[in-house]
Amino acid sequence: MRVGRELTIGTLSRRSGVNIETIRYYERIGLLPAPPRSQGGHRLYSGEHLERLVFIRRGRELGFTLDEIRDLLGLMVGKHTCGEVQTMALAHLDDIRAKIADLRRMERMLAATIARCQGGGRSECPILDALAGG
Amino acid sequence: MRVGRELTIGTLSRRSGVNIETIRYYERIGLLPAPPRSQGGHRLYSGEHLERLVFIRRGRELGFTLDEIRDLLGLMVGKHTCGEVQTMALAHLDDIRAKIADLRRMERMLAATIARCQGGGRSECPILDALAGG
DNA sequence: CTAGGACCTGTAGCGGCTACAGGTTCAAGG
DNA sequence: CCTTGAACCTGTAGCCGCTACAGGTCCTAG
Repeated sequence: MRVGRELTIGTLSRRSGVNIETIRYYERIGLLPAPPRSQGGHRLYSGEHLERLVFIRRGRELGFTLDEIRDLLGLMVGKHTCGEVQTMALAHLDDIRAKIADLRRMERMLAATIARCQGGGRSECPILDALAGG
Repeated sequence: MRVGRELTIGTLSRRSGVNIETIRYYERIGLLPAPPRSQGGHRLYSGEHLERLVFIRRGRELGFTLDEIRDLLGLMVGKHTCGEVQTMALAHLDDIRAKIADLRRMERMLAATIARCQGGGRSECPILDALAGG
């Protein structure tokens, strides 16, 4: 890895914060372009690969699926309409909010059930009862 | 399905609200005991199967994993300690709350990014910039 | 007796990785 | 120059919790 601007997969992994296996996986599914290779067959990445990979990682952190990220990357390359991007992002925001609502419902139900447990110290368990019974 | 108390898998599915394929999957992974069969090989379920399946479904609705549900079912059968059940439920509640916190973070970041988009109507897209750049 | 719905088994696929096994290459130290 | 051993390679299988087939058999109402 002497020098030049080329990065080995290990270096790319460290700089991008994306696991090596995951990088190869992204290549396999066509999300990250296959880089040139050394004579021995090792992958040699450029700064553009790094940028793209960071883009993917940030997208994942925001909860976009890989397919959505693929679309976003497509919009980056062509002349994007900002409106398209915004539409995708808003749809995704709705998804996230729906998931939050689901989890909050779970949280409420579970907390309520557990609370009943603390009230009475009897032998029957209200948590199991709630799951089994009514 | 003439009568008796035995349920075919279709009936069990309707009454439990669990998909037929999923019921067979639960049997395969040992979560729901294999029922007796008709002469022709069709599964014939009892009311206890139905109860157990409803228990599983409720557990899933509360976000427990199948392994956690397996444990809870184990606690139902033996002489359970209510404390054990409560401990599991509380741990699970923590998980749910952590997931909610994650999603809220995503929601905030995404909403903030989208908001910047609405402010300025220029050609560059702040959403893509945020993913790519800094 | 026939039609067609309900059931059967077995296998493969989803998303997004992760974890091997069993090999090759690279770069630094002696 | 040679050896070590870390880093890399390919390919495959596993994780979770289902879901969706394909290609059959069974059951029951008319």
